[in-house]
Amino acid sequence: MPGPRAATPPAEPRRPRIAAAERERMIVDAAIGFFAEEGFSGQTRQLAQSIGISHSVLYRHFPGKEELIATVCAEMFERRWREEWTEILRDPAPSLEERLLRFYREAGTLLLSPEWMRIAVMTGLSGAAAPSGLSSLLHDRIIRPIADAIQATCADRPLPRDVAEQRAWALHGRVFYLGARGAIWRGATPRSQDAALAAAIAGFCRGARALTEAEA
Amino acid sequence: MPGPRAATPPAEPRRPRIAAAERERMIVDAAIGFFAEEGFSGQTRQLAQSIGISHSVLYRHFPGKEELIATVCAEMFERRWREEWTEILRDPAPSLEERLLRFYREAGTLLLSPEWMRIAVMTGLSGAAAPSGLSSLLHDRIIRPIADAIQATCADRPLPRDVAEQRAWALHGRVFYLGARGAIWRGATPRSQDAALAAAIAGFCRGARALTEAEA
DNA sequence: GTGACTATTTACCGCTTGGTCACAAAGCGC
DNA sequence: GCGCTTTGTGACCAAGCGGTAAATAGTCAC
Repeated sequence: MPGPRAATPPAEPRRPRIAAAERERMIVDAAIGFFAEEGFSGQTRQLAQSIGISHSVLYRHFPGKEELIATVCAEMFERRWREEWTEILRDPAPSLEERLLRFYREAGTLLLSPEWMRIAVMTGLSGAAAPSGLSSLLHDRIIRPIADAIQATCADRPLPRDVAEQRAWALHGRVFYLGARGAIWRGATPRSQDAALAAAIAGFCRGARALTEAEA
Repeated sequence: MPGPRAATPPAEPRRPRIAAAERERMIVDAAIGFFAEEGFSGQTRQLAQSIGISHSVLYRHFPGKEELIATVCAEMFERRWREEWTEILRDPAPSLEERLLRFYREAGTLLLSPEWMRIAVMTGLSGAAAPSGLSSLLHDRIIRPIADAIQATCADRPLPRDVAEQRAWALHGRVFYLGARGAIWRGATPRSQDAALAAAIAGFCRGARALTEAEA
């Protein structure tokens, strides 16, 4: 008859006690790297081991794996976004090309990081893009402002809204794929990502201009 | 003492017997749709159920899940590629823009299909891009021929190899992202994918031309 | 110091899941 | 009809895995 669970003497030395908030930060930070590498089907035990805690600690701080993943996504798609990045696009002073370059240089530290790209793609594949905040980040803080900027620069020949957004998507796709080659497929990246970024933006601006002129 | 396994009378009606080769085709075809939707961590039992067979049939035809996935990848990245698609790029007659458009219109039936895109991305995330044949498909049959075509069209001002390839990647990224928005993130796709494709290629060609001229 | 609180751990539960096995039935040559 | 081969099936296995419970031990207020 298996009575109450046996009181077991500790075999391993205890880890230091850490305040809940701090521990949660440690977990989220580690989980980002872990899930980015292993995919969302990575095991919680392995994640715990990589932090150096027993895996039940995870469940004291998060109700379940799903909520932990949701927290990771919120961190990536909401908390880590800096609103001043979007402001760069709204600043009317420099040329469109320069604004775009500055925007992607700054925001690229997040958007083009392997962790962000991989988790963004996983979120899409898992079908949870909309609830994760990724869709609204992309649309409200990136595509729409870029489309606004595009429209503003050719005020003399008004550009339809959907065309402007489509061009914004085209540029973003180009930039995204730039990072994805390295982050997703681990292929050889261009020697200088910054130069490639500049080339992509320059090519985009020239192309858009030529296309608009050709239409006239 | 639990002797040899009990002989159990059949409860369900037997499925019809099917020749091994045909069954394997059924499995691979179903597995493509299944893994594309569920990810490589989808369960073999569920796959079997979707085909309407018991899951041990899978293991009669494939040594294990891994080999089944490898077969799926080979099907997508090797067997389904039509060499004539690459030939379109090599045909020197039409303009570069027209060749590119024809190429992506034809090859897009494979490359831009949700199954292909999702499995290509999963393969990348899983770290198996190179062994799966995806890398060589992309480089040998798409990027390199496109770069060749780009170089050939500006023969008067020779373009360095790496710049040509970089431009090819840029175009491909743009086209890829076009499909990815719908296939990976299930976002709203442009009303006409074909029009968007044409616009992407036109924008690319104009941009590349303007960029080359600006350099001079 | 003492008691309350809470972070941490070990052990465990139950379901899932890739994979195997022994056997049954369908086809086929004769 | 009779074996032989091939195809299909359900039961089973063992490890993996998300999640829980009971107990232990730092830490802090007093």
